[in-house]
Amino acid sequence: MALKSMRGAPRRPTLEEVGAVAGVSRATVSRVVNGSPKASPAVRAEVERAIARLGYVPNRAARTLVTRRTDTIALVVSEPEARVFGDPFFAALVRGIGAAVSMKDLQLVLVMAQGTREHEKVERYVRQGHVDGVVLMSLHGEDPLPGAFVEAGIPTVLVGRPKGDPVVPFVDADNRGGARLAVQFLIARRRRRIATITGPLDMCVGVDRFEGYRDALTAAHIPQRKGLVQGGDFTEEAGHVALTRLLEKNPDIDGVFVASDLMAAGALQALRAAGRRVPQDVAVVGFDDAPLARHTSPALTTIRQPLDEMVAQTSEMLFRQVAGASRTEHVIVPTSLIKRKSA
Amino acid sequence: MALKSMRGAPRRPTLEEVGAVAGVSRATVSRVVNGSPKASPAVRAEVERAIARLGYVPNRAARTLVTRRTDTIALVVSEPEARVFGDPFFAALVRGIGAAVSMKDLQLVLVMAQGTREHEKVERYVRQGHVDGVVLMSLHGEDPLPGAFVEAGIPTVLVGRPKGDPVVPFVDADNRGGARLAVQFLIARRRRRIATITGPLDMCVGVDRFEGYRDALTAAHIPQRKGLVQGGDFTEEAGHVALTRLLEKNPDIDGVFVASDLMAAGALQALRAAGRRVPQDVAVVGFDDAPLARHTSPALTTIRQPLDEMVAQTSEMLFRQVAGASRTEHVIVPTSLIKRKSA
DNA sequence: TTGAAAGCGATACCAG
DNA sequence: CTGGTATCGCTTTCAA
Repeated sequence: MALKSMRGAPRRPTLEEVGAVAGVSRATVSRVVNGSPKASPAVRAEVERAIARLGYVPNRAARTLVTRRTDTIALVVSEPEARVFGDPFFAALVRGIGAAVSMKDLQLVLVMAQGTREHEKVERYVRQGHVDGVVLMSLHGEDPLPGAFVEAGIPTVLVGRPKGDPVVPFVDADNRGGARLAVQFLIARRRRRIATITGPLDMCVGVDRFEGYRDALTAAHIPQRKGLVQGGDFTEEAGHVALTRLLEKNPDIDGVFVASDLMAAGALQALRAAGRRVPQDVAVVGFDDAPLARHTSPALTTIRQPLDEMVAQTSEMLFRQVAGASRTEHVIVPTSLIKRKSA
Repeated sequence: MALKSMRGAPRRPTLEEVGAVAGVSRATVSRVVNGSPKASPAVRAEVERAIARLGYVPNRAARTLVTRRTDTIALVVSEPEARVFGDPFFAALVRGIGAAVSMKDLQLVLVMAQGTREHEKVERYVRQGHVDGVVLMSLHGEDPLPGAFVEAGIPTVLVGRPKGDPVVPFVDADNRGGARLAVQFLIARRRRRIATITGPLDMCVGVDRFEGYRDALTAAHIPQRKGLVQGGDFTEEAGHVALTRLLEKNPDIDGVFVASDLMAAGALQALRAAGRRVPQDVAVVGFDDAPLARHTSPALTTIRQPLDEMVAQTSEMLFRQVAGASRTEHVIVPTSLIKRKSA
């Protein structure tokens, strides 16, 4: 008895206790807490007073145990923090999904899952039932996480097509088409020695944008040279490094398609450092239409992905699954060219 | 009956079911799941086989209901995503706290809490018992969140001193002392028209660093001019803008103390754009010793905050509270000057 | 070492 | 409209 309140919080009140104070049963209190229509105004008022007085807050665990819902959604990111926290695409996605989730009165939590160890922890976390659904983004290689989630029956949506067979619904931009658009534009601008800085090739988005680049060259009968291709990891720094290398090997390039705006920003800096004028000497096209594309100098010509739509689709697919409907589906949203000054 | 499995996941196995398969009671299964020493090897093996066969995963809600622990920690950030996702300080903190939490076999989740609405949702989320403890960072103004958490008996630690009376344990760097160090250094370098770009003044870190600036000027009997002070919000862009303004009003400044490295990077760009040489014309000192401080040109002289130690202290204070020990304490870690090229 | 049984706090069904 | 009560799945005495 005396031991009970020895340390820690002074045990929070329960439905039963609220009921005692309000002079009703725990069932009735539950009803008013959940806004059930069957509860007389008088009783409701009384109960609400008791709730306020006791500072009652429903116990999630107990509620979840019976309802089987947690009212929280996880956004799982398979990526080192350093990268995540630099990329405007992530920021926009977090904001968008967060808003959508909030509208449904759910809570969004971000979960980082890098190395194998973390992956396992996250898998456990999700399977144990901490959340009602998962949005997974930035998948590298053939990640087992999505498979594990569907198998466990957890509503899951991927942002970005996964490598391999997509067993999970996903939303992605038309990366290949967008890249093609970018390079076609460069070609139309009379560029012939067009290089590219790719994204990580262990990610579908990386290879798709690279393929688009090749498509366009092939269609225009421009021979491809291996030296015109440099890999990057979507960071600004990688863009800088890659472009510098490109210039060393090919002093004569006159156009570059960079697989992300952030990398393009880095590339632009490298170009300036090398004394090349953009777009006169080298035309540059990025990808994402990130906010920063407007603020580079010169402003970046880029491929826009309709983020709002991607967010909307993702949320909708997730909520549908959470609501019970289940079917693997994919959505590819179109991309478009945004002309600014760099090309 | 038939309805039960109509849709959704095919109900996950329970302890009871695992017990049935293994031919033991649910109590025994619970013991092996929790690695209790009292379980004969033979039985243990049998149970483990059953667990594997059924793909059993403990139900968190049920477990939490009785143990009163969730094994998860929340890192709550009161900030728009856009800002969070750009700041290297956040990234480092997330990584650090994440690692510490992981060592204790807990799971870290990030929760964004901007506007009032979100604040309320986060408060509910935490009070309902979704997590065992909270690390709160980037508090603006007099945020009610920390108070609400302690009142609810949730173990909480703040990163960064809050404004007002600190009722919650916090860890912070010696911001004022660090700023003083920075400005003293500028003065020692014979700079006399020293400007500053401050952080948000609704945050303690913002005013502390500003006070340090004033301390140093006062001590050196250098008169302070209002026009030498520009506010920023810790973003790179703000740094750029602020420095540009500073230059307009005071073409003759010869030194700048910038309250964060990210802003300093922006300031450096503005300086270059204005044709000022750093450090010859204008010396610059930043704050944070973020990774990028090494890569600006010129490399940034800055004030280092011992992030590792801050992370260690934060985690330790949190775990102590979670373990039951409770007492409000504060830790201020020392800062130091890192000399590079910008001053 | 193992099993039976008593909760943990909330929901929801069934009477009244 | 309200109260009694069976569950939800797990941990944890208490006996055997």
